[in-house]
Amino acid sequence: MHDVAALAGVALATVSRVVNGKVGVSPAMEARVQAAIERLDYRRNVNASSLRRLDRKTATIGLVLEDVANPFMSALHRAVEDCARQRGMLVFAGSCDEDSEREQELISALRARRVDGIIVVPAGTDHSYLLPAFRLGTAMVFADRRPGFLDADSVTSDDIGGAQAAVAHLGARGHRRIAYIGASLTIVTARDRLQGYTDAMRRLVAEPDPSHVRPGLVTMEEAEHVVAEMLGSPDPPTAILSGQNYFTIGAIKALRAHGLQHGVALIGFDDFALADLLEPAVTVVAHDPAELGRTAAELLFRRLDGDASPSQQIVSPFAIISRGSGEIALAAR
Amino acid sequence: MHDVAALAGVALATVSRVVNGKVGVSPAMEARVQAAIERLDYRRNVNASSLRRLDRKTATIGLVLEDVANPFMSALHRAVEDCARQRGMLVFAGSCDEDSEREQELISALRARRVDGIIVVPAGTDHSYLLPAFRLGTAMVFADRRPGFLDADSVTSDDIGGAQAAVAHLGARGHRRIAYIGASLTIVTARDRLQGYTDAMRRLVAEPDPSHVRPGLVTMEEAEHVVAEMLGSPDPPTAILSGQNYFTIGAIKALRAHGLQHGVALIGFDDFALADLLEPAVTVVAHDPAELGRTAAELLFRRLDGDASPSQQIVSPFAIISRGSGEIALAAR
DNA sequence: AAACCATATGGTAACGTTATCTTCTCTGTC
DNA sequence: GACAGAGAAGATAACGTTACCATATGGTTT
Repeated sequence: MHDVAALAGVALATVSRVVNGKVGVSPAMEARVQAAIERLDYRRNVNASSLRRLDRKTATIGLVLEDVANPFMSALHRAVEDCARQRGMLVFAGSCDEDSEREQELISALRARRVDGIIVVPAGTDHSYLLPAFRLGTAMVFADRRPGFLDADSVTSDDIGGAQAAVAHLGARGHRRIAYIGASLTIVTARDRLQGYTDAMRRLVAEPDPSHVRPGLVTMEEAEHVVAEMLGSPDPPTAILSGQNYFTIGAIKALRAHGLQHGVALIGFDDFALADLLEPAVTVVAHDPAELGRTAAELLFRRLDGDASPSQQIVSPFAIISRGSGEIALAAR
Repeated sequence: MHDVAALAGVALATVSRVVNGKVGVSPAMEARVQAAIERLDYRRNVNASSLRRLDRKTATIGLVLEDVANPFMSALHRAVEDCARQRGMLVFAGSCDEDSEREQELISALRARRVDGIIVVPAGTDHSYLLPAFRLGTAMVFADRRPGFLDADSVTSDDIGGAQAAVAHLGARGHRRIAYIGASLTIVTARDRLQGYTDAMRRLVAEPDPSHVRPGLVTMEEAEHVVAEMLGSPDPPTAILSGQNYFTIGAIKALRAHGLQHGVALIGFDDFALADLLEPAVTVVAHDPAELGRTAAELLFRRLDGDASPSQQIVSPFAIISRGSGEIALAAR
């Protein structure tokens, strides 16, 4: 900036005015400064600028995901990016792999860079550690999963309702022995899905067989192994509800290995690419990650614009997409 | 920091020393300052710090992708993130959707935030506009695609070799009428793949039928439509080489619509999830996006550590993963 | 012609840090 | 007991900006 001012023969303040498009600069002067800016390939230092500016905004937001490479998360990421772009903001992205310590590290690193706001798909269950950050004015929105022990904005999916609907869907096709496989119960979505499953089973179907209820899974391979085990047991399930996209794939592999992909019904949580091209095509309880991301971003930006109303908990609806695997009826004996 | 100093009853400089783990602070003093830091939930402002520090590093890198939600790109993203994390760096991610103007905007925004380095999957063909940035010392590494008109580090895949090998693979199974579908030739990878295809066709198979060579595609739907058109023509191809993962899916849909998924051979560029679960399973020319990302990040960090040796062009090898669709032999007439 | 105003530009302090210089307080040595 | 030297802490300028105040210029009003 100093060099630009020298080259144009003006004061620093004038360059600043031109850079920020302020009124009260004569056209001749503006042209002169612009020429110098272009000649030197000058670009204002946003960090220094935000340091000095009264609003202290960095035009930067942070996004904490479970894994940037998970398709559900990256679709959410893209939606957030598009909203951010409209406002000229850049997005920091990070993965925490269901590790709450990593979640804290990431949020800490984002705060150290003075991001204007943070959208987080939380890994941990206790977010009271964010209370000071909140009071210091960092805007924060929780996406896909509610925060724990913290009153904050959130945009989540109706997981309980989705699981209930899936069980009802299977029950209506005659299934009584419906299994559930899902992630660790430290994840609130997994807890909700299990709860919806259990509720609906008791209400509409039958008390679930404990050996058919397997939360706490982590990898696709684990899911495959667990389903294989169930299928090999004396009283195998006739239908499976999978609580996560990767586990759905694992279940499909196990079913195929047993030649049962057309014999056992399957509904998976979260849609995934090519679900419609598999044989049978996979029925899913779908949540729209892009909508989740967009809504979270809009909520965040409203806060950045000064909205200080009470925290909002938005729950977006689910849809069961019937493709075949979930419509396999119980075989008559 | 001012508040911390006041609470601990010390000078700013001492707080700075503690925050930066500098030697020459008595243990008692350090404990006192740490206590104040924790009580106030103080976090040093990395932006202000980098402004003042002599190295002027922000511990931040930028990553410009085609689309953060494309699985190939997000796998690369994750690998970059993991490398960055080891060094305590945060990653800005952005999508440019094959739009070179957006590429320039993104890089400009990253530079304005004084990122230490940028990894870019370029959309444009002319990168001479980056020359000033280069001279001003922004480290930059091109990933997946070479830069145009700029001497810079790059980590790319052997696209020509991959396409040649794929054609040879199909030719060895008797195919003579092999089609190619791919992206716009403004993308260097698409250009290379087409060149490899053309070379190998002429050398090993036969002069390609012009109506079977269709670069310039953008969407999956377009690919599906183009393949459907070819299959309905009087002289349809007996094998297809697809230059991109989305186009491969489009081709599969068209083949299925014609009931030809077991009659026409198909090899796709870039591996994708569930390729092994489709029927037939899909043979691909695979490049490892994670390795691409890791190598690019390592190269970038070496530059940040002061390596000023001539620019490197790393080409990573490909692998043909035979799964079935590429091994369909020409039917005897 | 004096007074006033609006508009354009310049000068400077401050944002939250760190590098560097300075000051102070102990040691230990002869 | 005087003095050097090491070690710990404080004081302060500067990083690249912008907010704010001061000043200059030219034109209008009375």
